[in-house]
Amino acid sequence: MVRIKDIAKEAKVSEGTVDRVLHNRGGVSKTTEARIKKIISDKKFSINPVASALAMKNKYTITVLMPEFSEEDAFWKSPYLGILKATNELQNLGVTVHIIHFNQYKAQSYEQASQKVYKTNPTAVLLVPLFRKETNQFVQELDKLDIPYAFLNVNMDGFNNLFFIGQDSYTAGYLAGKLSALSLKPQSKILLIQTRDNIDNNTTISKRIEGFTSYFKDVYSKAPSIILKIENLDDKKGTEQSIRTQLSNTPAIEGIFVPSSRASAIVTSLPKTVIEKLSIIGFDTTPQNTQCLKEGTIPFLISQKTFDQGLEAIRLLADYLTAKKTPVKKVYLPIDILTKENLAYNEGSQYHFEREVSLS
Amino acid sequence: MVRIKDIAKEAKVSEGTVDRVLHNRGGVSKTTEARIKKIISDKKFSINPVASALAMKNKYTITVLMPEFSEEDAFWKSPYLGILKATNELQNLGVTVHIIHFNQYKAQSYEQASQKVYKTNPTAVLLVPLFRKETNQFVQELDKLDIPYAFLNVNMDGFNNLFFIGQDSYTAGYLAGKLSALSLKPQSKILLIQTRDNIDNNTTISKRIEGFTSYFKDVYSKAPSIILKIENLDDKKGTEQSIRTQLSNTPAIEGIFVPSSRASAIVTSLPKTVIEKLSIIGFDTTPQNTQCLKEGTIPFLISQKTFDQGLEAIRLLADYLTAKKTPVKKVYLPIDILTKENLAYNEGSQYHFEREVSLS
DNA sequence: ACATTCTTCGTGTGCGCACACTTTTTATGT
DNA sequence: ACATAAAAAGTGTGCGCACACGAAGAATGT
Repeated sequence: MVRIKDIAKEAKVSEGTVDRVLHNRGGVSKTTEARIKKIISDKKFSINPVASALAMKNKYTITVLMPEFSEEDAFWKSPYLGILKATNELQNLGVTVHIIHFNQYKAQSYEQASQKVYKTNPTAVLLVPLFRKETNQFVQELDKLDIPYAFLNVNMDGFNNLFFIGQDSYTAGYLAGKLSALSLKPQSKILLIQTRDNIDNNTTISKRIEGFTSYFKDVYSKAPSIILKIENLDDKKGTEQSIRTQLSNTPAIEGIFVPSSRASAIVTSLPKTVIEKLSIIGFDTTPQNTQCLKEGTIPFLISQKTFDQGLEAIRLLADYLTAKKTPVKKVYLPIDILTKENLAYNEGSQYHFEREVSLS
Repeated sequence: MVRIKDIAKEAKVSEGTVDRVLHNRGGVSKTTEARIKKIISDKKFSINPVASALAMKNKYTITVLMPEFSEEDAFWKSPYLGILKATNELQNLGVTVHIIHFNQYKAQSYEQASQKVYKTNPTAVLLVPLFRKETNQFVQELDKLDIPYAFLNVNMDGFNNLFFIGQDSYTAGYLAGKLSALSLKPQSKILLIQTRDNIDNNTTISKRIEGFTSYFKDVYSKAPSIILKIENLDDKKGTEQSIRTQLSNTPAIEGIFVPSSRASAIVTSLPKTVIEKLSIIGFDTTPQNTQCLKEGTIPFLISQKTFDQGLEAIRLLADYLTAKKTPVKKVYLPIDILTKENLAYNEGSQYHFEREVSLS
């Protein structure tokens, strides 16, 4: 192990001088700086993050800007837990994490929350960029202040973000197409459920749809699906009505594709006798969805591994801050296929962590 | 943050005394020990692993006993890389990792390697217990020396191991049954390939077979499969011969289940025209298997996530040693379903790590 | 009564680094 | 030539913990 002391002795300077070049503090003549830098790279020295963390005591602050969650709308709970786990791991390494929530349906809430970020004096920011215009503004300020930032779960191109971590939605949709086709006859039709908020601003969902239809184009050279627009999935009566109409219009429909995380809403809107004849494919392991998986009303779910998204995002940012490790630009986590059988094992790490924190 | 100093002040003793009870060094009267312990749990104090690591400088040594690997037989490369990644993470935390390889087909090699373990003076041991008798002997000595140990990938009951990390083979087999059934007609038959070394000592494979047949019993109330014993899968001519005979004897066979990691050997033994009509399900992402997945000759593979097994195993052991966090007895990693579409993303973390280490 | 051993506890140093403070060296102005 | 400022480099302290060492008191033996 090479220490600062060793570098200093070799360069015939004091440890303080080596420290100055390591942190670009200035006040070192060009000649000695060059000499020290050469020795550092020759000896492959790198700062011992453990000793560094001990000496600095909370130098780094990561602030997270993400949607809030509730019992009924629990999608963002899972990344939150992942972030919490990473926070626990890193608290001794001098990394503090602040979390600021916003209402995912209101751009104004997002904007207000983003203003609170500054008050935490962040060294780096992790955010879910749900609104383009507001993100643009926020991120410009971050760029100006030289605060690095990364995108979680939702990607948005054209920014100077350190990385994006999430899923390749197109491929996930493509895979959903394959899974649908698997349990259906070639001539079957599939109903694609679109809700209002899918249509414009949510790129994740539109890319899933794109991938889904591409699969059928690639394999069967045809569009497989009939698109049904449903305004409000929480209105069970209306939902049932719409779907029943569609089913009687087109008897060839044997499957339903739900590109959002609300597949369970379809299941609970329809009577069992109808559901039994349909193969429903959806996304994400919300409690309601996993319940359907267990009951057998949904054969497959595709998971985004949002717990790991949160966990890894913070780990990567911390690595970047403490050890100057630059991550890859796009971190795509596995596209998990969940069934009744493998469900229990897929959420293992989140489950264990939840137990752990609830005990204390 | 609570420090030893704070505990000491509260208990009106010196830091040294607190240190003694923290490490069970003895030499503390029962009354003060109880008092200190109470304060520790009241204030929820736990040792700062960062400061601890700095002060101790390589106190912990984890020795790994695992099979060697080669280009052709690369199964154990992936857990090896996972272990390496964990080693990199932990080197500054005072944890050193030694790896000792053995020939997985020779009990004697295993025994010899296990003897070498002692020379590394391990604080904890991670091993792949492939041979029962030899494991029994080895582990008895570890128990005597009070060295904790954990099992990787292969489980063996009846021992005092800290934990087992791997896959629930029964459920993985069960899921394989479901996936097979999915692409087959109900009346189809499936060929189950058994090789010699599957038969007796390999519990992983026999449990997979058990789960597989259970699925068909549960759903169709019948045994689905015809068992074919093949001595040597590397003998392509012989393999082809055996399978062809079986196929003409039982034309209803439309699928092949390979409970080992050698599914690709079946694919390469048979001509394309034969393969096309068969649905082959296998395990593990060896380079040969993933190649078949990409080509489309195998529709599904079930992954054990061996990279994560190695990575998590070392992390858990290190957590146990440095922070006294006792892990759960059985750590089951996700049972991943791999297809052509999601393959690329499933091996992401291993891929990135491999690139990283090859650059330096 | 005193020496000896054992039990119980306090003290001091260093791990590698960050950073404030101080000192020495060099450049600049008159 | 000298004073002064600016640049360059050295010194010291503390982060929280582990562990060796030593000190004080109690128990035991002669």
